[in-house]
Amino acid sequence: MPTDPNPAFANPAFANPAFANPAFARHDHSHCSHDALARAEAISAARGARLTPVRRRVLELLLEAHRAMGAYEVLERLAAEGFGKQPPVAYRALEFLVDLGLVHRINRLNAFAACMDPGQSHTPAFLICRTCHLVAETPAARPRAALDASAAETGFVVEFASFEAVGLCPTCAVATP
Amino acid sequence: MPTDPNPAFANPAFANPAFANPAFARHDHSHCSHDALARAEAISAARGARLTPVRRRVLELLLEAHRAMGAYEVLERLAAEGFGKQPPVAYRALEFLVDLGLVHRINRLNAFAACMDPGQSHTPAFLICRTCHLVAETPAARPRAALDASAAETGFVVEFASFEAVGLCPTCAVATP
DNA sequence: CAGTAGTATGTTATATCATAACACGTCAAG
DNA sequence: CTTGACGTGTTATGATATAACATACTACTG
Repeated sequence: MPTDPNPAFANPAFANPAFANPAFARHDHSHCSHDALARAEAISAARGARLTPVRRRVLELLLEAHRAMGAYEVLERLAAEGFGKQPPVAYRALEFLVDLGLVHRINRLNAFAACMDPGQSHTPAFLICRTCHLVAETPAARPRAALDASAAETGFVVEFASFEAVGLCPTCAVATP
Repeated sequence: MPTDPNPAFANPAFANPAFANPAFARHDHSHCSHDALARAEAISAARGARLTPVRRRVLELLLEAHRAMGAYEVLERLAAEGFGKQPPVAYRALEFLVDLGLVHRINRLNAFAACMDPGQSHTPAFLICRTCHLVAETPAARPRAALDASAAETGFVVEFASFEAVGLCPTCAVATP
């Protein structure tokens, strides 16, 4: 079993089964990465798109990080691994992955996070821990429905909505006042 | 009665009383600007803060625009009116107004929009028209409650949430397929 | 298998958004 | 009338993002 490079997961609170969200539960990243990559391949194929080495590697990086990463941070890693060194290399791969729904852009952070459940037609909400910076997705179907209703009262038609919450993850809520 | 410089309001659909949201209803901006400025003065005073000329002017600009403006766009206007010409001039005024809740930052747009209802403890959602770029606020208490509930299931404590929707405003929904 | 159209990757250069650090001015409190 | 807090302005730089173009890969077509 590979060791987990993310020190946040060393916190024993992650072992608590009460924390149902997989992103907050201690777990072996290699499993979720592997599964997500398999789904990514399938989704790409289904769309006639190619999950090339750069693109695949960017997705892997984000899956492993379990947090949002800036484009330039992604780029650094790519450059270190022999890919291109210029911003468009990272931005293009990220754009591709976002278009396929494999990665989400977190506007508040000007950063990108891997989608943990691609393929499902989901309206995700992002839960951003202000302490450890982990980013989790949570279903936003009901917030979305409520927003649609509120908007409809004014005649506005919502086509896309983003939900970004900042707060404390289970672990940090225990440790932080 | 001053003429309305925003061509979007020339559309007859704005006269339709069914469109309850004041931002989408045709109206005289000078009224809402005047009221909002009065409230802004009161809020500043109550906080022991000073609504200086630059700050006041930035708020006016945003109130009149009824849409989100980038910091550099605000800066241009300020410079043209004899205020400072460098970015911090605009960013500082905007930060001040955001801190007081008089202006909101729209992350998706890297831009700022005047709050139409400051002082109320409100969780606003932003409705951004992808065609005419008007930005309206709509109450987000229920989306927020739904999000809090969803987050709570995973043990996450939401401290701040932003809701940004892109779609079509009543006018553009009529005109656009 | 050669030609070619479309797609992908890489580059340079530049645009856009944002803040750090410092100088000077104003003004109320002591 | 000094002093300290705050506000405004500056220069300089950092951080994020895209335009435009050259080269190379892939897959289709004849």
